[in-house]
Amino acid sequence: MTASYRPLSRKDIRRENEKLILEAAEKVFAEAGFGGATMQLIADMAGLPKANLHYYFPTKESLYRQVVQAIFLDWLKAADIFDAAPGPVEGLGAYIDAKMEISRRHPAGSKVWASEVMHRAPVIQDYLETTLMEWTEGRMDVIRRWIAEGKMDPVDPRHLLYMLWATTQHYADFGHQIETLNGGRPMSDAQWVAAKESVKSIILKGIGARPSPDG
Amino acid sequence: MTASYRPLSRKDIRRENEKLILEAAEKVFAEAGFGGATMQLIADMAGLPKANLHYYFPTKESLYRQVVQAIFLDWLKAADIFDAAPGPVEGLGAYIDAKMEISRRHPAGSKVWASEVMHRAPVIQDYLETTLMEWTEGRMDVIRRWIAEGKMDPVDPRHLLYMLWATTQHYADFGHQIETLNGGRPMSDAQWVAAKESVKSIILKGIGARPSPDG
DNA sequence: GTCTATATATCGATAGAC
DNA sequence: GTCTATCGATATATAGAC
Repeated sequence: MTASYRPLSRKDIRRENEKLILEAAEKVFAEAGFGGATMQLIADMAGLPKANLHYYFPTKESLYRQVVQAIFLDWLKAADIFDAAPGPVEGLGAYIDAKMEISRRHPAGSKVWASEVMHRAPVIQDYLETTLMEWTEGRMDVIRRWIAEGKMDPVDPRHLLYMLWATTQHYADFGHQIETLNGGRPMSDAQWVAAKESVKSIILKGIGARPSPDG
Repeated sequence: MTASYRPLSRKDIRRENEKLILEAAEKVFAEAGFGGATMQLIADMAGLPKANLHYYFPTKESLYRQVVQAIFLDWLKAADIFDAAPGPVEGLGAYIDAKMEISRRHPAGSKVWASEVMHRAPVIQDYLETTLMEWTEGRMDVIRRWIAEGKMDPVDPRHLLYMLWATTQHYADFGHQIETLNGGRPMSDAQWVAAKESVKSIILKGIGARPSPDG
């Protein structure tokens, strides 16, 4: 493999350092909360002097805001699968799988979001009122359509969505409790498979989801 | 009504002030997290000078620990209903009702617990490893017995418990998000009834719970 | 048991040399 | 773009008069 040794441009340096800082910040904010996190700890974890953080992100809050925004966008993307599906078995099943996988691979992000919402969303309230509201209304329409088409029981679509969010995110947000109850060991691959199957099985049966005719 | 005007003893004063402080602390810790909470804010909310907090609770952490302990004991008590029930319809139904009612009446406590667990339980890890572990094992045994008796499908009892916790506590921990998606209005009485019914209906049907013969 | 004043530590943020 | 030194604000915690 031949690599080009073009020196890093200012833009490259900026992008790389911002990435380092954002990754470290997500972990620290998840572990300690906004108030408990310190710029010093984030700097240490990113391997940079504290002053450099303020060079790239003017304030602690602006850094935090970018962390939360990134998480929110990831979640919205993971839900595209919802609309294209022919029915609840495929749509909700794939959505549960996708959200469980985020909880497994990206637990810190889920925790930062949970903490932000628990504290009454001081930084991203505007996202709740606009993007999340519109997304939720759209997905409730999809569920209502499935109900009208006889593909599932007439459940309240709002509380079904809450149950999906709660159940899948629980494996990230309460991962430490789950690990403790698992004898102090992280969930194994097989246990994650069992968790996904349990969640999908109970919820899909609970809403009377019927497989699509051409499934 | 005749009241006895015995002057308050030192013990009475202590009990009353500790109660004032603990109630204020629970709210402040829930709203701001441990790191974001300040002794000054707790003192203001309790109507006492800040120095008095340190008279009753030597450190911020000792005050926080008592808040978390109180919540944990409340939750354990709310689950007594589990064992006496003849089957999952009565037992899990009543447990869901009880936990939803706690989420409604006592949301701050649920948030403090969630925050503590999300931050890897720095203060109450011993409770997770002893009391919660034993409680969980006992309740899984109950569920296994119901399965053996043919009263419900052979679901994984551990993931069923996680689903119960996640779904019910979501209405407290993410109450702000739910309120925002409800047009900025808190859930009405009727909406709480609908939420409880949705959760019970989906989960009980999802695990194939069959009513007891003499129910 | 109460309260004002203050000690001590630490945080976010910045100045300024390199 | 980097880094040391430091400012100013604010936090926990305590001392000591009442």
